[in-house]
Amino acid sequence: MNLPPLCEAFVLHFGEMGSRWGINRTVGQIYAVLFIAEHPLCADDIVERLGVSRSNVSMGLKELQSWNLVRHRQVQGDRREFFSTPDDIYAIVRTLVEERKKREIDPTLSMLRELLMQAPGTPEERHAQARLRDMHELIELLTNWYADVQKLETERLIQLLSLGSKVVKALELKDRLFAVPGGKTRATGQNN
Amino acid sequence: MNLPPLCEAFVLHFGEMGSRWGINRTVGQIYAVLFIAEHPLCADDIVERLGVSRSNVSMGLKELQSWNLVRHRQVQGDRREFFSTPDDIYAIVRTLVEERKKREIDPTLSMLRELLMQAPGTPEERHAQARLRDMHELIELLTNWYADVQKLETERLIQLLSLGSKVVKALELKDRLFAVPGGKTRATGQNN
DNA sequence: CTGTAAATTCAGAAAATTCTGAAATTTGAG
DNA sequence: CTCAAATTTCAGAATTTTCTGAATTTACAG
Repeated sequence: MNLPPLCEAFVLHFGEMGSRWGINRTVGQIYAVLFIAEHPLCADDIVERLGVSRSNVSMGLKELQSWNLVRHRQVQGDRREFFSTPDDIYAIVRTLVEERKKREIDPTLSMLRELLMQAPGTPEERHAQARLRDMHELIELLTNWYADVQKLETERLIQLLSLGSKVVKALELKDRLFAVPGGKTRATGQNN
Repeated sequence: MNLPPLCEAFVLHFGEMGSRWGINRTVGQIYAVLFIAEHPLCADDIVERLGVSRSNVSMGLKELQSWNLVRHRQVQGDRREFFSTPDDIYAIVRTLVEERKKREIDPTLSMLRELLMQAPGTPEERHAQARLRDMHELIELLTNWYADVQKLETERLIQLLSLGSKVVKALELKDRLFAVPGGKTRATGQNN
């Protein structure tokens, strides 16, 4: 690996983590190299830095592009393609979540819905469906939360996340202020 | 695989998803079988249902136990061990997040902090550090949010998630109500 | 203690994934 | 069109991961 020590340490760790998340180590390393690069890199730059074969880099980049995680650009008067990652790390995370949702969460929700439609033939299946219903409900809660929160501009999103659970107190306060005598107001999805 | 069709479909899908998340397919299937089971199962029950070797099940259960994802129990007058998953799916997700954080996020944060302490030797390293700083900041934001929100009781957590981005509006309202003439109040971590 | 059922370990087999080099294809300048 | 640089493809090699059966260990009833 032909990188300054600091970069190498990051690239190695990132590759390792990638492989724990179902991403091939080399693909993770390619991403890491692009992420910390000062300028867009061409495939041969990556070959040089990681010391893997050209074809491996080609396949890795193809994979990363299919995830929308890297962009390629033509440089005027140069036939090569140059690759880079977005500067905005929030944009990167949004893409990552979006793609994983599309590939993993959505098919899982379909599967769960389909199995929940079936008439259970045995008590065993009936019980399994009850568990699947719990799982479906939880995944829906989380994906709906994400779908909603994902619409916020980054600055707002940061504000919201920074608050953490403090919003609960803020909402309690708000509820108290707007409490209608004779009618309970609760912090639910029905609220404004 | 010796399971009713509905259960088999779920177990297969779950194993498949597991393998996309860095979990061995069979371990995912073992978990799925336990998750939908009506009663705790012993290792041989799992062997029978999945049609894999006894030793494979033994290793898979060990793995799941190291993740705190299954519990085992002795049945009076029976030498075998019986395994199950918690009934509360929220508890399951909390464990899952906790364990992944411990194994993946925490080491990544350490790595980032360590590399950010180093004096950059080249402009290339200096730029890499800037990127690492962004990544560190984002991961801290997310983990702090989780650390905070994770303390809430499940019911409160559900309320919070159900609200989604609506809290932002609620907070704007609150801010407006408490706006001190002559001083701007913003919805940041400094609040409340 | 003895015998037996259950659980674990682990070396090697089997399977799956990743990687490479050679060949084929694409691209664009001249 | 021609040529050469860049890129992609893909069959098989290399590597890694997963799985199994046999041997070992553990646990406990009698």
